[in-house]
Amino acid sequence: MSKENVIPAEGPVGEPPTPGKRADAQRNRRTVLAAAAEVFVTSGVDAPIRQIAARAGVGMATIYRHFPTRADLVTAVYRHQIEACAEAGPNLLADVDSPFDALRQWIDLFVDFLVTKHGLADALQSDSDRFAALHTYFLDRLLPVCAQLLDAAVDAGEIRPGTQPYELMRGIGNLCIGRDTDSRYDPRRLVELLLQGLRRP
Amino acid sequence: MSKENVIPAEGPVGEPPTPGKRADAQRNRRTVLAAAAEVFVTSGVDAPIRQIAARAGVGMATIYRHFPTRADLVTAVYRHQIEACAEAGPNLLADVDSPFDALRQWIDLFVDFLVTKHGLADALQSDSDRFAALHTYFLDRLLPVCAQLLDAAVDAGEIRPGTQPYELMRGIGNLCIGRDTDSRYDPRRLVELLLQGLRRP
DNA sequence: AGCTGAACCGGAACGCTGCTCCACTTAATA
DNA sequence: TATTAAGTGGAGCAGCGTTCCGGTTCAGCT
Repeated sequence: MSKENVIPAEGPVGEPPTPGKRADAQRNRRTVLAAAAEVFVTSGVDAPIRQIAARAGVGMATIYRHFPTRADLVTAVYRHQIEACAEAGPNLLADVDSPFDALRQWIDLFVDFLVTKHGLADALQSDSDRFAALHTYFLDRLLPVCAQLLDAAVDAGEIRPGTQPYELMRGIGNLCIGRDTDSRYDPRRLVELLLQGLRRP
Repeated sequence: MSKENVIPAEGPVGEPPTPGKRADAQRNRRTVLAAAAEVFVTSGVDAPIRQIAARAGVGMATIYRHFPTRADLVTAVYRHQIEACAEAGPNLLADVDSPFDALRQWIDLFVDFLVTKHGLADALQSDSDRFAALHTYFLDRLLPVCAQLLDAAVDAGEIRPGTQPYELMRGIGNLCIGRDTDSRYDPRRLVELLLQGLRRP
């Protein structure tokens, strides 16, 4: 049997697959991803590596080998949802009449994603460089989408020009920080306020 | 000599003083506060206790005894500036014609304060309960001021009603997170956007 | 001044964490 | 089956917060 047919079918979590790796390595990779996803729900994305390793039934080194930084692990766990969010942008722009409404709905998606993931927003804006790659991945994937929506709304004359997509995304991410522990705080209302501030006077 | 004249004059930092404590304890308290203020500038409010203790030339237990939680230490270091910010609110309301402008200027003060203190905004919104008392102190002191400014602006018909002072303060604090490490991000622009969103349509 | 006990102090020690290193195990090939 | 490179697990180290306790120093009293 030649080597290339050991490339597995796309798994349920953790794309991209790792072709050319040994079967046990690929199995472990998925086990770790599944365990991490479970632990993240209860303990947040800051959960101790030991805890994830214990849940997966592997050693810590296994996790570090597959995901050198914490950001790599978090990225892999949420890759699907980030992709879905990125792809929703152009679709909304095509389906919704007003570009501003498309932008608003897209931001709603983004906020929902951040808010439902325990501590993800915190990690995303963390000044610790432990999460630098996570930051980068979000930006690479979502910034162009945001920019496109923003441009369309500006072209349509619905919002004033001059807003930097990076700053907007970052601000929205910031507003989502700390929602978990505070029922009095709902970032959605403030995000809506921010969007209203964007409108042409 | 009776005991009450050992109450020292108000020191340069770290009110409230601790009357009835021993002289060496009060001296240490001030030394720690001065050291902490210095260390916070370079290493942020998350600086290791050991580092502050070393700079002050005292043991760690001394710091913990005077300031049981990190929040107590941070609060004591910045108490003056927080008080100044709180007192500026009513003054602005009296001096500035438009309550909305007063609100805006007050928020500018608040943002400047947060932005110039390395990591303070991060700490303020941290979900870790290590900073819970800091959160509480900020709220106790500044929330009424914010509410007063907000109400005045609503009464003057300059902004729409319905915004919760807590949510606004929290949002502004959130927007200030992570400014240190990112020159592309200036929270002031977004705060201004948020304020514009507040205006009556 | 000298005494005394309570207040105060310093740093060793403990537990938890991230991360690395290396002797051992196992899967893929010939 | 034999070979070997890839993969693995957990002990070990370093940094941090926090506590604990034997020693020290101050303040009031005689």
